[in-house]
Amino acid sequence: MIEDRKLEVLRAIVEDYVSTQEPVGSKALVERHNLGVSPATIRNDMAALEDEGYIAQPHTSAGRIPTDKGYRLFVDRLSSVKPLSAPERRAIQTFLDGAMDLDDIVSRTVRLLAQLTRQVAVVQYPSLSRSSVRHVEILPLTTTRLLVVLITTTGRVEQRVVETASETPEVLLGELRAQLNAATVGVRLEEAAGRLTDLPQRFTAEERPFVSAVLSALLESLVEEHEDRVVLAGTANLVRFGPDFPHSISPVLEALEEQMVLLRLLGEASDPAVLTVRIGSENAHEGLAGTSVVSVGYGSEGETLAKLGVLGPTRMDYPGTMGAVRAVARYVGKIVGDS
Amino acid sequence: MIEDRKLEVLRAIVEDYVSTQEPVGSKALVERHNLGVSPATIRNDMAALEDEGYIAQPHTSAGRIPTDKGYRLFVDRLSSVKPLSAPERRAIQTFLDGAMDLDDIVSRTVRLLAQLTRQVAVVQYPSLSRSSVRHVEILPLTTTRLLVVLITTTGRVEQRVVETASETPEVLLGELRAQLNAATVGVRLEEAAGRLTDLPQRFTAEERPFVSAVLSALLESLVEEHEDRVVLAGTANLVRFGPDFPHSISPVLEALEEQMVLLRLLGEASDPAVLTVRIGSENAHEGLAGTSVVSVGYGSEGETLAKLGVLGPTRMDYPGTMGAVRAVARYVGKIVGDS
DNA sequence: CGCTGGCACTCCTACCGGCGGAGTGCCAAG
DNA sequence: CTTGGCACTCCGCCGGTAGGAGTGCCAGCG
Repeated sequence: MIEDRKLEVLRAIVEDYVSTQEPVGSKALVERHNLGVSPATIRNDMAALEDEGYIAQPHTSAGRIPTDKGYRLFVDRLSSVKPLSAPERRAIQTFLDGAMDLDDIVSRTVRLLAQLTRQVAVVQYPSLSRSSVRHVEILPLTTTRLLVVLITTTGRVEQRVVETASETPEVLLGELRAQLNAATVGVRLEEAAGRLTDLPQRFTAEERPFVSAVLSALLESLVEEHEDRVVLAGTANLVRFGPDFPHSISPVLEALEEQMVLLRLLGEASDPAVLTVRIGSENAHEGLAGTSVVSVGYGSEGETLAKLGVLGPTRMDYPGTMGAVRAVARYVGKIVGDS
Repeated sequence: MIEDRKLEVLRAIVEDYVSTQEPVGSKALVERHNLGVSPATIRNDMAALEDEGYIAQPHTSAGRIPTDKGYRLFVDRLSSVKPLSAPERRAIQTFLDGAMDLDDIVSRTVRLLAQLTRQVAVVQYPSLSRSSVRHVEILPLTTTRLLVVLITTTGRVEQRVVETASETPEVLLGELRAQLNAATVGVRLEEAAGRLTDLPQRFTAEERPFVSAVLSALLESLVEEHEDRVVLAGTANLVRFGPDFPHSISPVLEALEEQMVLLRLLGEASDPAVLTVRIGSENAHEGLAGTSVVSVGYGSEGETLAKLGVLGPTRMDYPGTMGAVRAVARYVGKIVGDS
């Protein structure tokens, strides 16, 4: 079937281009892959592929390079996720075991991922939603400033500073602390907010302002799982993105400094449980035109706690990168689930 | 005096090289600066400066560029810190005011500094030593895992996870919590450790393991002011460090990902209160050979809480950068002091 | 003794033209 | 539909050249 061969040609082009970083021509193709046909035939197929927008040539009479559309077809239909090698698996294990602290887990993960893929790794802190409230603390910082601290069963600590109009009476503080803990301790974060709705009614009118100020801070802490922290590593790998340098690296660095951009990069996927690949212009962020993002959610027992991923040039090794991302996500999910 | 003029020539070379990024020759020098002598005279001075190691030529019959030693002399004796312009001062003010959260202050500061200097900014979180203990909390996470939380008057929260051999009795936990708070609340962090030395003796022998485990975690939190967090911004500015690209940018990016390196970069100065400049090879970290660091401590009332600084190419605008760093440090010091 | 103009020399950079190679598109034949 | 052939295009490399910037040295002058 001619259609089949055309796809085969596309796959060959992607693979060769990824490994050589140079436009690939018809002759080189037939030599490196044993397609049973002549260069001329390949040329016809290539012309067709170009018409359909899967490949392009940088200039006339040069080899072809895949377009974003070409990569898309490649990852969708022409490639399978490459499982990691045994030594790689072992590396993951030894590198991630021995981390206890949540911070430690995340920081090890991101460095591991960067090292494994030799690209830029991004890891989002596990969402709070899965965990429940361990303790709520309220402390006066200054006369008109309170610190509200939320501690979760995963050992995570969220804090908020609250401004009050006047000094908060010590008694009220104690009472409020007791009430809050009584209402929320042991409750899942997503449900905890609901348990607090009737709280203001248990206080007098003049106490209400304090109560609601503290309450809103606490609710923020509870709800704000989406404004999660994100860490990254491997920015030094950016230099290998290509020889076309300031043109390409600077906007990427800028984008990487924006928490929001990073979060959207990870977050935009429809189903978090499945490995997503966003290729070049699909990222809809100028400056990230030449980069692809491979991301997936991680968590335990089918529930996604957060996401992690890798950012690299569109001309990346998709099967390998996808394999690494998936493997790391699974392993981290297990670890997070245990603790 | 010929010596005076030689220094003048060195200053001119540094200034011209910094602004043009190109080796500067004798003719261009006399044109741009009105030294009252001829190019030939300058050439003699330049030859002398080169013999003394202050300048060098990339290749024969090219202009001169300053050496690290030349920059050193320049910052020590030939330049004065340039005060910021009025609009710049205003920018600092409007940018930093309106930050309340400590996190917010730090993150705004680092971005501001990066923007102002157009280089890479590094800011260390304020040290804890100045503040005192507000509250200590101990919570069981799992049966054999405790979370120890230290909250300070500056609103900072430190946490540690403690493993215990067996389950901790609820009563002991309450007692320990009470004792810890009684002993430390209101005490400065640096003194708090001292108040805890006799604590284990107040418990029975079988309680001791729990007590000392918790205690050591708490002491870590108290003492570990040096392992402070560091944030940075402006890495995109790295691309302007020079056209000699992978050779120069990659090791710098790697260094910047190492917390330890960053901390040492800021920390190595002798007197934290005074503006320090470390030039090129003075940084004693290969990969940072072509970069200089301008850093200074910040804090309130003469006490240094932490440091901040800027990292840029050795060919940076030292007076301007020093001015910006100093101004930002002063302003942040004020803000941190207020809160 | 220091400054100056002149001069020869070096070395880098940019520019140009030619060449080879890789690759293409097209066509006619199998 | 495939294939070999062929002419054409275009890039990248090479070597040589011209120009320019800058230097070092020297002899003369105040």
